[in-house]
Amino acid sequence: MRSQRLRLRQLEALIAVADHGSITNAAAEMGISQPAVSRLLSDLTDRLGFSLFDRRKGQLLPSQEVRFLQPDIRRVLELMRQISDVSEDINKRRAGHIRIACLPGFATSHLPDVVASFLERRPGVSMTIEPDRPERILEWMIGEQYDFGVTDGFAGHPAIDSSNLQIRTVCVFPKGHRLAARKTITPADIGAEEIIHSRRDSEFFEKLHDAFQAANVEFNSLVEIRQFTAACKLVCKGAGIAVVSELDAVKYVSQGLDYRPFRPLVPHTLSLVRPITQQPSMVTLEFMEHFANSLRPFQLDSAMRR
Amino acid sequence: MRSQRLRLRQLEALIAVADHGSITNAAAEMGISQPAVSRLLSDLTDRLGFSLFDRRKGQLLPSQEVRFLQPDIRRVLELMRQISDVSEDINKRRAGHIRIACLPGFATSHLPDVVASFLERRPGVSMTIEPDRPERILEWMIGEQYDFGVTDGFAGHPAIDSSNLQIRTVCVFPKGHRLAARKTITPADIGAEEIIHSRRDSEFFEKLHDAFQAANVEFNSLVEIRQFTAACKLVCKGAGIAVVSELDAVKYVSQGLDYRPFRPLVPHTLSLVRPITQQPSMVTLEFMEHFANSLRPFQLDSAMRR
DNA sequence: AAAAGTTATAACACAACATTATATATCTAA
DNA sequence: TTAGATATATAATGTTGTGTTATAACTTTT
Repeated sequence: MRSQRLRLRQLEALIAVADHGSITNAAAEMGISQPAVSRLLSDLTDRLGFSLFDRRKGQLLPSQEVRFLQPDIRRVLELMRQISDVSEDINKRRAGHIRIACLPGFATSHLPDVVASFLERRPGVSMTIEPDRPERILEWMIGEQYDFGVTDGFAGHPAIDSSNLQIRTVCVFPKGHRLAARKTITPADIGAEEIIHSRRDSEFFEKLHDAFQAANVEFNSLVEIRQFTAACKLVCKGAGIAVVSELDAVKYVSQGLDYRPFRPLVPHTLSLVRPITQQPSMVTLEFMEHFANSLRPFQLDSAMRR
Repeated sequence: MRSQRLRLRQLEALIAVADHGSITNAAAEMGISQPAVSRLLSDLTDRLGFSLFDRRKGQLLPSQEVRFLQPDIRRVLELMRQISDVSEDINKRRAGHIRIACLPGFATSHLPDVVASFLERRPGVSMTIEPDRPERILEWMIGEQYDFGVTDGFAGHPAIDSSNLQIRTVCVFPKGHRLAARKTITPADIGAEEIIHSRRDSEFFEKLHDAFQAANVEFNSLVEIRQFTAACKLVCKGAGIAVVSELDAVKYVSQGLDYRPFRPLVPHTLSLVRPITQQPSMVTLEFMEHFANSLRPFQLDSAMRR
């Protein structure tokens, strides 16, 4: 006559009675009728095969056997509640995990601000941030090791969904430099300067170099370096000048950097990428939007709108 | 339209599908029909509010949200199984906890053997053994801090259920002692010896002393000590002789002790006690029986039967 | 012994969970 | 692309779990 499966409701009733000393109180606590609890307990007794409570002066005290099982039972009920709560948080986009791959420059400059403001209102959300070279970022997207990536000059790949953003670029120089007198800066203005620039095989360098050629100005290379942030640091120290994304430039104003728009327009192309096959979690989608918004003030087309 | 409570069956279905890649396989694994699983999942989706699986080339892969919840869900299912298993063990008297209070002498001599043989076939059973003075043992029984106690000369108490056992006593002496020549030993035989004995205020000492007086033999006291085991140790070293329970005497035969029955019969009264109000667990009852059986060969009346 | 309170049982309603039968969607391969 | 195979969803229906109210039986208190 023993019921087949151990049921959660039975365990809930058991704990309620153990905690409140009588079936009547437990029923009130659970918000159901007394006979309902009575039956749950008698079913559970049949199922477990030993008596659950000893009656002593009108109080129901858990038997030794129940006391032995109680910790595990409470853990189950607690976990069920937790699963329920967390799924609620997931719906409110307040819980989840996001795995982000990005260029090293981003990991130290723009991303931390965006991540911090995102996490601030989402206590249950955690992240993995992995900075690495662009080729590796693409591998990770293809392998679905990460949910979201930030890279530059992305050429396209069948397994990767991407959106490209054109970021405004500026010419950066130390504060008080003679270039500060100009409103915009052209190749002709900096022909005399020594330039810190990105890798020669990069898309951005090529476009920049073309602009100099078109203006018939010699490109005076001083340092070739991968990251815009590192270039800014060097410029701060007075090593030379550079043309970098405004995104990076603004972070160094407080460290003695100044900048002016560069003409002609030579935008820096940022690519937001994600695995195309995998459905992103809702919180990831929300983060991607949050991130894209954070870049909007620095986008080329936004300057035209405003 | 969302169902009220998070159901265990829904979580089982979720994990089964996650583990087997399709609803059909999961249903086979769970031993139910495919539409049943299909419905469990659609109910769960309504309940949780986010999609559970992404379909990719015919495989159902858990969504990011589900992956995030999976560890907790698995823990719940595992715990439920464990509760079921443990309750099964409890029924077979293979799981539980027994709290035992006993005299210090017992904790080091007889009890370990009994406990070891009891636990050997009951892998899930654990014990607490607390050796202390008789008065403290009684306090613990009254306060229901312990399930079972072994003491001596217990006078009775309304909150304590007890059974008294008469244990045979023997006269112990070092191997090769002149007393070894006798078949039984009387007060007259040991009037010349120095005696190691239990406390003067103990019931046993009183009975022993009476026997000497009745035989008109002087009681030649050397050492007064609480425990029979300690007395045996001293006798081994040749310090003197003693009259102790046969239970303790047998443990020291391998350490150079020899013994003969003592006449007149002066049994040592052992009391097995337990809290009267509290229903003992089934495994405790079984242990109490096991323990009582272990004493039977040393009981006075058993000698008469055989 | 009566009163008050607690628990068990009975009869019944509804939701959860299972079934089978069948329609629809998806994948694989010609 | 279609055809066939496979997987999933939906519908109709039965069984079991979970709740109800009414009431009997039992405990504890007075």
